[in-house]
Amino acid sequence: MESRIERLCVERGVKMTGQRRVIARVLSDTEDHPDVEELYRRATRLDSHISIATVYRTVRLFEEKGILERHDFGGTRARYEPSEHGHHHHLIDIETGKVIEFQDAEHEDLMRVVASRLGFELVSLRLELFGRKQKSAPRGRAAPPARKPSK
Amino acid sequence: MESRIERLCVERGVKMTGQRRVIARVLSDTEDHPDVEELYRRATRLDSHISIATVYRTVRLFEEKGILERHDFGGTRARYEPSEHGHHHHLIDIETGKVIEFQDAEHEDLMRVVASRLGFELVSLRLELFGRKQKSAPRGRAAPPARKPSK
DNA sequence: ATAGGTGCAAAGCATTTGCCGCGGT
DNA sequence: ACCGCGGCAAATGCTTTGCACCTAT
Repeated sequence: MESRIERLCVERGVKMTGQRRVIARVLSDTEDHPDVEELYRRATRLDSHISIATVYRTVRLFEEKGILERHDFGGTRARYEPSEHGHHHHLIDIETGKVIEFQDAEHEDLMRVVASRLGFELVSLRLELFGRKQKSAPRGRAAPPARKPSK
Repeated sequence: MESRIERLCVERGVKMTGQRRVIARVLSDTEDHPDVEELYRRATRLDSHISIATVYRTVRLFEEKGILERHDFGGTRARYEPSEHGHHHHLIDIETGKVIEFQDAEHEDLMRVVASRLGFELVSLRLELFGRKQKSAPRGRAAPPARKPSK
């Protein structure tokens, strides 16, 4: 069945192929912010005949078409999410690397004013918070996910 | 004479060498946000016996010591600035790559609240605006579009 | 004296690309 | 049929590192 992202691709005149369909499906099912490596892993799970070069090319194409957004959360590789999640910002858990999304309606307007005051027209902005979980209410400590220290 | 950054290094127990002194001086004179390549260029102008590997190592060391801040303004290489410029954010001119600094006092407090509401303790944040110069030039001398695509 | 810094070239990593056979429209 | 796509491996671009020498403390 045609995935959400695949529909978007067709609308925007992207030629669909087997590999792109698989990647589109993976992305449609995505709730997080995977990097290319992870997308590749998920894609090959559905169809093992996909090379990582294709994932790179596709992710790039989708980004140009405005279907995907690329982020750089301070780690070493770029991470992606479907654009259709609406405008929001990110809070990155510095211990686990997990990303939480949040919105702040007035923020953008405020920044538009700031930019304007400096003589600029605001085109886009990046707002990211880095924090760690509050230890205030220590409940059943679930095992903290191991995570390479970013380096 | 001992440069501002060199003094900082000594305070923080960084062993000073000829190369580090040169790099410290370059950084002390820095008003912009150069990348390693550019720092290397400036450093070798003062003393041609510095290798780019040393610049990379030094910049890394200084960052760990809190003397330098590393930024990634969307380009391909990391860019640096002395920490002692105080807290501020950046507006990047998407046509020229030039970076303008601005402050927004209440912003951080606001973000602390946002983080807290999500159950996180705010450690740091990144706020970057991307914009282009306003063309609505009031009268005569409208500055012609700059075309230098770098820093 | 000696722990640590430096230069050089090679290695590492994420990402891109050349070549060329193959597949979608 | 035709143009673009995908696989593979080689190339790239930034950054790190191994090794052998050198220097600040």
